[in-house]
Amino acid sequence: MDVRGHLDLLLLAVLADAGPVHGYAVITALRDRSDGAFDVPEGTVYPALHRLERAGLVVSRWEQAAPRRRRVYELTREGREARVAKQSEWRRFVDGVQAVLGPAATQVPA
Amino acid sequence: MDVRGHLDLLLLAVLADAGPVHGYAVITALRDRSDGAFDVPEGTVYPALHRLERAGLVVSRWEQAAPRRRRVYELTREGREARVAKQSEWRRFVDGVQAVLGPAATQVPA
DNA sequence: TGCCTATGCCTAGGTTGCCAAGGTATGGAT
DNA sequence: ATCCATACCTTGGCAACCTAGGCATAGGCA
Repeated sequence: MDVRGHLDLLLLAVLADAGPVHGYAVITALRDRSDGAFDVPEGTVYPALHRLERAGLVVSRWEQAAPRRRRVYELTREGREARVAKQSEWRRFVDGVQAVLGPAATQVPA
Repeated sequence: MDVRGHLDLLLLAVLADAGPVHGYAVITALRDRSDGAFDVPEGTVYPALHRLERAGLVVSRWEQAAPRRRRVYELTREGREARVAKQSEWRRFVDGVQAVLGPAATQVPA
């Protein structure tokens, strides 16, 4: 499934919960946490992380000690704030769609 | 708020509930039903309706009797099926995002 | 030893969806 | 007479995303 304009929120959420994480681990985390629903290709995630860094929402550093060279990303303060903001926006978005779909489409989360 | 790749579902849902409807009324219905959240511009909706018609999900006819000339849209059988399918997809999408965001982000609909 | 897979990073290019910005025309209210 | 709401439409562009590649190392296996 594609991420439909909500990729930034997903990335920020993973980075917020998992702490400093490298790109490849973000991909596997998204796949695992979503039970396979979000199998986001590398060509989507890496440019997105670069975008977030240019926007000042994350910072990255190279980790040399690891078994392999890795670029590790971490949220900035702005990134944490953006995460909160985007999550509110997500909530409003879902509410809006639910409202259009009608009460019959409402779900109760498990 | 923009519709983030779920415009077709929203249009199909409005057409399914409201019966034969013209484009401008679709726009006002989306705005009203979503309590103002989805104020979708005409330049988005009209091409989208044409797309749905080319895809065979809706049919249109001109209504001459109305106070003004209007093109009225209606779902086809394929359109109704697509609505059901896209609604399931929407549900899976929401579940996926909620799973990534974590249990703390879960909401109970009103 | 050689090979294959998983890990881990990256970019170029094309497609698509959506929106901004414009245009046209009529009906009703002031 | 003028303005706003209604009602339709298209062109052009941007941003996001994916496809399709390329590069490199580590570890398992034959």
